[in-house]
Amino acid sequence: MLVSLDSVREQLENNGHRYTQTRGVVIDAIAASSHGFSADGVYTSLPTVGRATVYRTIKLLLQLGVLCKVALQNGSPRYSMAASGHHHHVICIRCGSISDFSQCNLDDLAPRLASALGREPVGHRLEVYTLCSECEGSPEVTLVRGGQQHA
Amino acid sequence: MLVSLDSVREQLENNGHRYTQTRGVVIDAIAASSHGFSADGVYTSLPTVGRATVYRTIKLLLQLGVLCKVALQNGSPRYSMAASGHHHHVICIRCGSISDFSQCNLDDLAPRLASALGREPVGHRLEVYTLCSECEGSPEVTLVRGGQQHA
DNA sequence: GGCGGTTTTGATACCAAGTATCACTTTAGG
DNA sequence: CCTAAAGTGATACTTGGTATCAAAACCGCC
Repeated sequence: MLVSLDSVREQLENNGHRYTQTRGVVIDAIAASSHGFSADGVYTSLPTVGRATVYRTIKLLLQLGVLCKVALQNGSPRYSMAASGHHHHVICIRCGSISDFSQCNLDDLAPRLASALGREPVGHRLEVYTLCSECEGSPEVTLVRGGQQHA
Repeated sequence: MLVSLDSVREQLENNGHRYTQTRGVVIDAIAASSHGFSADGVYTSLPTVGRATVYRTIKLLLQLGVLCKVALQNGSPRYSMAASGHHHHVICIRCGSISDFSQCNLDDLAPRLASALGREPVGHRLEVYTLCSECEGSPEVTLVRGGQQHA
């Protein structure tokens, strides 16, 4: 687990939210599959937590910048724990696992966009699709709907 | 109107599809708002055409490469006529109008991604959000749900 | 530990975007 | 003009997510 649960708690509490038992359960589940999960996957994996609460918690964590929302190649939404700072996502087209990249030579993307457009971009979205190393060799089509990867 | 309707017809017929009366109606509507429209907007503007047909036609045109599907900043989907060749989209955060860019200095994006990732990307998605020149001065918030821009 | 105000929760209903089904209509071509 | 194939429309369904609202949990205070 790459993300400190305590820091998530701090994020919540520093912004006037409570770290409730229910949120703890949701956040644990999220942290356990931090490299790409679906809201519905979290919901179905947590029979004690209501659907609305799962979606509300995810929305809250998005607003706090704890999570990123990304799109698989087919457009279906996934979430992942956010790296700090500006970054983008590489998404496996087979298993949906998400990794970040930021320290690559795309650092000057934003200014180049600005000069290409003649106006300041207020935001952008860049997602790269590839086959992850684990999926590269495997012949099976294992794209999941639930949001878990690789068992 | 920037897109030849005849070429759309050719695209369809060269791929074993018919250019029916109904498709003609849908394609006319699309061509008339080619810089960003929603499926539902097309549907509600065409009382003679069924919902399923509108979505099916859009899907077909996507498959043929006649249309692109893009996401507004809030994630809601929009379509636009596709420029030929590899390109990306600039989307106004207020009115949702979509323009293309390709001949900018991002041409080397793909190879740079490849070397940054250590593996070949099989695709990517880049969308840039900005305020279009028409929206820049206007104080009104006019973000539409229907998909039309600027009257 | 109990009280009370605020926040959170869960059930439910709803919305948006899109797909599946299937009987019916168009269409192309002989 | 007839027929098979393609396309259409109504409807129901699915996925992803939000609104509502009463009930429950939470937190500070006494």
